[in-house]
Amino acid sequence: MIIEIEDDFSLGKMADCGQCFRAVCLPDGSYRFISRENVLNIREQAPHQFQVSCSEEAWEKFWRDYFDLSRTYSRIREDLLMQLSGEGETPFGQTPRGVSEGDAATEAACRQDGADSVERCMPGPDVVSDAAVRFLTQAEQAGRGLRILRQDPWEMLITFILSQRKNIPAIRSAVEKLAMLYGHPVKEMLFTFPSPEELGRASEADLRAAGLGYRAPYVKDAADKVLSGELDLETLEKLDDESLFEKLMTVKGVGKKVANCICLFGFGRTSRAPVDVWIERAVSLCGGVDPFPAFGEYAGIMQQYAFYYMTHQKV
DNA sequence: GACCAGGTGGCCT
DNA sequence: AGGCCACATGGT
Repeated sequence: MIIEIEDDFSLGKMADCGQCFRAVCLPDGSYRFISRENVLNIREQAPHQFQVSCSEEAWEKFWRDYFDLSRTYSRIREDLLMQLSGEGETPFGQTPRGVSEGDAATEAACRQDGADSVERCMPGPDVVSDAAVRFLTQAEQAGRGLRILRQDPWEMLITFILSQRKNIPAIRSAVEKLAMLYGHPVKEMLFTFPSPEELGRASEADLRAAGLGYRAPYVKDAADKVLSGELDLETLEKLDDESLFEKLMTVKGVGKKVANCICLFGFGRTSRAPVDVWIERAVSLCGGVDPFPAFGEYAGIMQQYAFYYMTHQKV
């Protein structure tokens, strides 16, 4: 079947941007994505034309949502650039200023992790510094084509617990190993990411043997909390961004950065902008002030452009 | 064979 | 509240 996609849609970038770890480019130039029980082969056969291996029903019911196709990223980029050029005086998702200092909505939009002061979101003359404008403009160009994939929350929970102090290739192999050991086959030599029940069968010692190292008890705790119902991933969907973030932080081994990644990549919360070592470098290139929260509802999308830029270009 | 990786929890002031 | 540091393993 052929799908037409006019909007931003770079398979290469999405498969290699550090948000999904199981997508691969096959020898024939097509890409294979896997999520839950679904496997998709997709190839760009002409500009904006994609050949997909699934049925129309599977595309509409699953993959359209997975690729976040209800959002128009070209439009979002325009908005982001407009804010960069200073035309958008009011950052997304924030109420106009000068009303009242302690405005709850503004404060909520500013808080990325509950610890940061409102201070740095309170825009001075320039919400985003000149250095930041230059950097973010470059980043948007480099990252054009990316989308925030709507991945399985459980898989994101475990994957980003695994991710700490690993590079992307190492995360890939760790996830693949878990799938091989505890998932079930969907095709030959291709395994699902293990469900909470499947992964729950592994003891902490088993997980250490699988190479998780000090993260083994963290993964165990996550599986325990999900299996006991203490962490109900379906219910979490209904929570607002901040409550979701706080709830995720109750899992051992889930700190600010990992919780924000789960919010962004597992729950589609595009206001969350995780700060890792790469983004810290980006922040210093921007003059030392984290520019992402100022993008409000789309902070996570701008962050993803910056992350891609940092990990793929020499800056 | 160093060096570093999409960090975090625990301990210390 | 904020600054160190150990932590296990694998890729480059």
